Amino acid sequence: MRGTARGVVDADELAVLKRLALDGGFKGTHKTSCSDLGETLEVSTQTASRRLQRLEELGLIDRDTVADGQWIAITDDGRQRLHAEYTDYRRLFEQGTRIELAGAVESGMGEGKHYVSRPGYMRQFRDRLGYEPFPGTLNVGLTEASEQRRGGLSSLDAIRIDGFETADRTFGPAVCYPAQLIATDVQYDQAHVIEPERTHHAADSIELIAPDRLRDVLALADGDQLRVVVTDA
Amino acid sequence: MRGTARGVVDADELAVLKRLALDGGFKGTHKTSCSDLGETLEVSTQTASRRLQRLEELGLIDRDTVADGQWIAITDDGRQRLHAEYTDYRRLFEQGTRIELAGAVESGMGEGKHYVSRPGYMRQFRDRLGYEPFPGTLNVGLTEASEQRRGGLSSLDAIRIDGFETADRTFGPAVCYPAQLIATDVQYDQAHVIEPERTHHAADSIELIAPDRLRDVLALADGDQLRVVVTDA
DNA sequence: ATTACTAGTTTACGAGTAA
DNA sequence: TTTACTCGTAAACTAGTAA
Repeated sequence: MRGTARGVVDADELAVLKRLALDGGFKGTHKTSCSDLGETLEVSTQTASRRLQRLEELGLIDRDTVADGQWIAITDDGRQRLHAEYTDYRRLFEQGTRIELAGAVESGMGEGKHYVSRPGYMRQFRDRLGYEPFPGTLNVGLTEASEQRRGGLSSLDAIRIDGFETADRTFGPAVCYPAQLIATDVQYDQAHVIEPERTHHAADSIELIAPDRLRDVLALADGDQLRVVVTDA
Repeated sequence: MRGTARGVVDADELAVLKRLALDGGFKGTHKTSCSDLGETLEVSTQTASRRLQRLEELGLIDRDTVADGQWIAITDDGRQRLHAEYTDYRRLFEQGTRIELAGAVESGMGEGKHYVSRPGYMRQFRDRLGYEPFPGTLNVGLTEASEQRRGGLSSLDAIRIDGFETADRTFGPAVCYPAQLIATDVQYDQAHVIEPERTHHAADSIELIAPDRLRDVLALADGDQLRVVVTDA
């Protein structure tokens, strides 16, 4: 027998419901077809058709099939089911502490690139942050109030980057904090604040790393305002 | 053939990953067993076992099986996959009820004061907004992207302010939306966006009212950047 | 207890096709 | 073009069992 109880939406069907919602059926009605849907979900039109039928049976969507497709509206039950899922994910990602810093983009002194691109660090970034950062840092000069708040970073759980030695010199350990960046009209979720581990001087700026060149993806120039939401690792 | 491509987590597996995360594997490591997991997921222990194996193959979890169960930790890839899901659901539930506009403070033409201070409006502000606004409005010129989003305001629940007539003339109805204002380092929660009810022209700026003179409490001058988070009433 | 293999069964899939 | 049926097949399931 199948595991899920009768009348309960299974994971595949829920994924379809989410897709429909994202594509516009969340508020109001939205036109699609089984072949369209099958393509985005990477299943056959037959499967798409069957899943829509089942979502309708479960009372999660209302349908109006016409000659060239169908109009779909998500019911209150459907919205409720999606909201339950939303709540689960919020529990995962919103429970930690968050510290909001504000400041202006400033030109770094080029050191960032030198350090970040060292293989000894790069390897750890890939393993512990989940990506290889763009070889360079974005420097943000903090406002006075943010300078105060910056001290709170040490209370967050950090991702530790170990120091190492080369023939020439020693590279010290560092710590990273997950950060969400909010520019005027764009938002970016995959960045990290990075700072030397044992330094509490010069707290008037922070350095950011990310898989992308932040100046490009956020369309930033020197002096642009940026809000940085730092969270627990 | 099955629909999903090799190497891609399917909906069932993702549901297991979420379950593991919620049960404690999200930060650090967490002990469970196939029978435990099978029970909460309403599948057999065999299926639970297989799904865990597959999540491990996909690199989404690390496992350490011991005599009486197994220790599970979600990998960075796993967290990333969950975060992608979280982002989807946020788009569904935070977009509709929350519209973020950005712009720069601009000098109004003094009309705001004239209208807002009319007793016929003031009485309603006190009753329906819970305060008597400062007699004047703060005008915010929107960025291009925010002009686009501004249209979404009409999908929010508004507070209606009725029109009325005096001996001289007619004052039309208006609508208000609760708004949170975010200046560089100060935040203000008690403001409202106000606009004439039946006007969809000139969407390049918004007007704000609040119990206080916003230019004072937020230390704003013409041209200063301001973020306006508009929510449902 | 566990995990996970093998075997047999059920379910879900895509192809073909009718309306 | 659509949606949704039937049908043969492949995948995923549960039961039984070994380690």
